[in-house]
Amino acid sequence: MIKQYFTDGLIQIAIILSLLRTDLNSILNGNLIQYPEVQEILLGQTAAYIPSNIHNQFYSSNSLSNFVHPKNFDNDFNSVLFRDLQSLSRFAPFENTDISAFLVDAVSTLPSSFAASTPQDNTTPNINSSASVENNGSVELANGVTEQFNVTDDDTVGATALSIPNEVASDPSEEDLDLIDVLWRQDIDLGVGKDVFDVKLRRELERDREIELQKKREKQKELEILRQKLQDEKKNQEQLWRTNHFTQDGETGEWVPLTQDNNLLQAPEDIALTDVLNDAQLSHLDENFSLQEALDFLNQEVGNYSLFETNNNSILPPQEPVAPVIPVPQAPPIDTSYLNISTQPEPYYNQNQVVQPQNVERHESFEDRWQDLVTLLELTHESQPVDDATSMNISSMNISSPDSNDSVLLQNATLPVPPSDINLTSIIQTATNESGLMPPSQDYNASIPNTGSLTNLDWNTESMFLSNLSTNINSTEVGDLFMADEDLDIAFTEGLETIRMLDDGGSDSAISMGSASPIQEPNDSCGMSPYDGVEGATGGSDYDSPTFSKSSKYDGDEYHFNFNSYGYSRSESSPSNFSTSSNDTEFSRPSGDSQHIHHNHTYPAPPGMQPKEVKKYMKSEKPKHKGPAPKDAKRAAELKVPFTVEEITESPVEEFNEMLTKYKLEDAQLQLIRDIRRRGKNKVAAQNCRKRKMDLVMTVEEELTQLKHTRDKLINERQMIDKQAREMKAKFSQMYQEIFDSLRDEHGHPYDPNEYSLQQSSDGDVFLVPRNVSCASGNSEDQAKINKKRKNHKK
DNA sequence: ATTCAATGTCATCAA
DNA sequence: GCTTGATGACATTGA
Repeated sequence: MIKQYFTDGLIQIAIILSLLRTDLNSILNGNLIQYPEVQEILLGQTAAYIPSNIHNQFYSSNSLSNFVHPKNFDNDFNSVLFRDLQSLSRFAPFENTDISAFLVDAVSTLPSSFAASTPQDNTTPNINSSASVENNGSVELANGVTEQFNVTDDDTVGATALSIPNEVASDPSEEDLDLIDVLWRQDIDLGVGKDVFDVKLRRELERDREIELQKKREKQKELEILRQKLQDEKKNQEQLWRTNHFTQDGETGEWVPLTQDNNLLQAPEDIALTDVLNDAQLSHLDENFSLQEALDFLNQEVGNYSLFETNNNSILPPQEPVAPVIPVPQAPPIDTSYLNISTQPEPYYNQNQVVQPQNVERHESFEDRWQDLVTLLELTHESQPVDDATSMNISSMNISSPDSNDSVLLQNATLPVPPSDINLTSIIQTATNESGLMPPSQDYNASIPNTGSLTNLDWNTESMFLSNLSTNINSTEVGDLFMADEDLDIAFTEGLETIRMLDDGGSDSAISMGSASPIQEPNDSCGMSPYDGVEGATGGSDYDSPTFSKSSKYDGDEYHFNFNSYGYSRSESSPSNFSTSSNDTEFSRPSGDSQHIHHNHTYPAPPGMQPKEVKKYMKSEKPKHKGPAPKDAKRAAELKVPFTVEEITESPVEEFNEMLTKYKLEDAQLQLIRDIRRRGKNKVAAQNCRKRKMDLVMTVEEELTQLKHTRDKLINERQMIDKQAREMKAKFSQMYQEIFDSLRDEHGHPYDPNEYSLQQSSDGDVFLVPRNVSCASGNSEDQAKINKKRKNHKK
């Protein structure tokens, strides 16, 4: 009698198990089970109750604080923005949840200890407060093969326990074993391995998997190191070749070819393209990314360039008349034998087992290169309509192809996607539309070892999406495209505010604007140090106003100065470097050409400068002569000062003092000389100061723009995640209801949902727990009230 | 005549 | 104490 009773119970449990294990995909349409919480509920690996993993992971201060620009000059200012951004992460997808069954505060010790308890172990302590498990107090489902119960005398007290450990506690009959086997086979047919039911076995498998993963990680690290070495070698070869075939102009920094062989020369754009391609190859050796794919990609993306592959794998735009550019040596063909290092895809990769965290490093370099390419091509795809989802999608797919290891898109292409899965394309499109580009994503499922037993979880769909949330933050370079007008206004307003703040900042704002900024400037002129004009220029600055050259309207004076430039040329050793044509050459040159020449003679135009502004700067080719500098010259002449203004101004202290001692000067003369010197110095200082301020303003505005863009993206992504969370909750409710409705007590009556609830531990065990004690913590009185019921399943 | 951007100058502080 | 650089404030200049 009892045996029959337990057999029935076992059947019911197994059926419920089957329901739980196999129906999820269809019930959830496959798209909701990708959340870690759901995963862990299903797999029972870790605590499923950790709230909102997603947001902790992607919206925590880690990701955002890492984004803080090191060049940040005003923490308060940006902290406001960051608070604003971070506030977006404060949403809880499970608030006001009406599902009480799945979010059990599971104590990890519960399943094992409980399941391992012997039938005699009636004194097993209450381990799980929420589940209020008593050995004979509740029904444990799953993870078991054999029955282990402890029947109390009174069934009305609900004293039936179904604890099913993997250790055989009692001898099952042949009949039972057959039944169990049948059920197993059923589950295995449905994709459930035996290990699912065996805690020990499962943990052993997990351990094995961890060890395996560890090995793979180490292997990957070695590969990464090797790749880095090869990159360095490549650079060295490049440099060596360059130095062998070219000589660098010490003054301009330009590379001048030693030979007239023009075939060796290549436009800078070509170099950049080649670089990008080489880098793409280099960065993704193990992803079967061929050069042809890169070419295809570039051909699709770059309409302006008709690319073809040359013998040495370089890319040239032959059909376009290349603008006269300063030749830049092309790197020799690099030994690409290393490309064979791992042309095979990593086994784990396609198996969706794990993705190494080292992707981050690799993806940075490629992302930089990619952004270089984007900048180089002037973001041609930015001109595409934002709402052109199809084209953008294609674009992003293409873009991601060179980076298949990092790109989830390509990876997804190899993965089984549940037929009724989440709308992948919509996510892709959305994410693409968000970013314009699909940046290489750090795969997310590295932390989620797939047991591979239950479902073909298409984790990457979600990880792609979620990882984009984080990585996009670092690739907001294309942000302006998607910025709403109102945000632009806001940005502008706040930019003005920033300026005001800067002005109010006092003299403490003397912040080096050097090349510390990782932000890629659209124009390299801003990438240089603002002091470059002072330290490295050879004169000819736009600011060299008092040149007193022939063109000067003060030329009529009797003064001709040897020191024609005292603008930015502080180096007294090269006074003859002054060139009135410097301005001409600089300003008449197309601005784009200066990109490859990190040698700026000019007062750099702000990167975002409009043509009108450039024109303004160009207008000032002829230095204006404002202020009393000529007056100084006149007055110096009147006082018969034996020095020129520029001699006075430019000379270093020692020389200046020597000058003064050489001549016997009157006090008036000395005073004038000192004034001239002070004014001259201060004039340059003021120029530098203004230049720095302008740079600072521009930088801040760019940062602001990027932050705005990031904020917008986060808002959109939050909305999407909210929506998905709502959908998931609804699905859970539905699933819960179905399961609960299918349960019957020993009398065949359904359970009252007001009195009972389903709860699941982290180990996957499902408990039917009376509600009134479900929240009690070890209260023996409450525990006594627990009605142990068996689950019946009539479906 | 007015406005505005660019530039120069002065005063002040800090190194 | 002097020099120099930085910078806010104001003045000047020219379009």
